[in-house]
Amino acid sequence: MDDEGLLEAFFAVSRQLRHRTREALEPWELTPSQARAVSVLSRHGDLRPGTLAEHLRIAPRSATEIVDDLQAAGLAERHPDPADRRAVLVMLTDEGIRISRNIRNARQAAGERFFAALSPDDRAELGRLLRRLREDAG
Amino acid sequence: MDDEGLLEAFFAVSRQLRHRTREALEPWELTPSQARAVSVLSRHGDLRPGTLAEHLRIAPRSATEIVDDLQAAGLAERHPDPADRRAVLVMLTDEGIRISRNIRNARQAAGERFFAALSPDDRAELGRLLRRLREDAG
DNA sequence: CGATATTGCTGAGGTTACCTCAACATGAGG
DNA sequence: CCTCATGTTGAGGTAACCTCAGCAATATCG
Repeated sequence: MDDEGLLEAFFAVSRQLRHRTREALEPWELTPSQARAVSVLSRHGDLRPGTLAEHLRIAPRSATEIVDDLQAAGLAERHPDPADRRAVLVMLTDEGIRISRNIRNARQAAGERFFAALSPDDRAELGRLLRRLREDAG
Repeated sequence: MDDEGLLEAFFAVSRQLRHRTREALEPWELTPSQARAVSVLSRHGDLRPGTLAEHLRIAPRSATEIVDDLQAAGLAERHPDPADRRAVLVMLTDEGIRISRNIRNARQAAGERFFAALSPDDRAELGRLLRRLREDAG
């Protein structure tokens, strides 16, 4: 397979994956990127929007948007950062904390289902390749 | 790495890849999906929009849009299908044919640059894994 | 042959997930 | 206190899809 084929395959699989993830998150009416943000917040605790953006590898402005969504869904809140009055801290609400575990499980299950086409060894291999691409080609 | 990590990594790499591809296509002012369509047309010859959609693995309606773009760029034309008057045939213009090779090269180069972080063996491995995901998990 | 179902395409309108650019407030250093 | 950097957000834009409904033409079946 040449590199153009690799390109095609990557796009195709990516689209499928997004579809599956969305389906898995339907019960909570969350989009994949909202779920990713909840996941990051539950792992790292309170974060500034800018830091959240870094973790998600998106532009700061895009994090604002996701925080808006989460806030509208009652899963997160904005509070002033006591250490810097320019800044804001995003924190999960009780509700957000409560369902973050469920979301995590659902995402994990969707991932498992999707990647079940691969053997455990192949999955590990894929993880290795992706990590390398993310680091070296980023 | 668990499957949630695989999910994250996939999304992150996918975003990077799209960025790179877009950059590589800038000289022609084509988006990645337009380039993909040109590529399919140059490989398969004239196609109906619906068939093009199948090749691109998107909804028929979305192919209409891409053909619109290609037509506006002077790279493709719509002609009535002599075999079925409901249908339309999309064909590349001379200009479209002329630059399809350049586009192919640019895409290939972008792919090579991106995937250069991996050894040839790793690339082959990645191709194998992606193909399996596309087939079994699709 | 005529009614009905099917097929092929596209208009209208929506969504997700980003982006840049510029404004604004606050903080930090000379 | 003046300037520069930092943190956030409003405004507005884009690509790449989607569904739903409608129209035209063809296929089918009694």
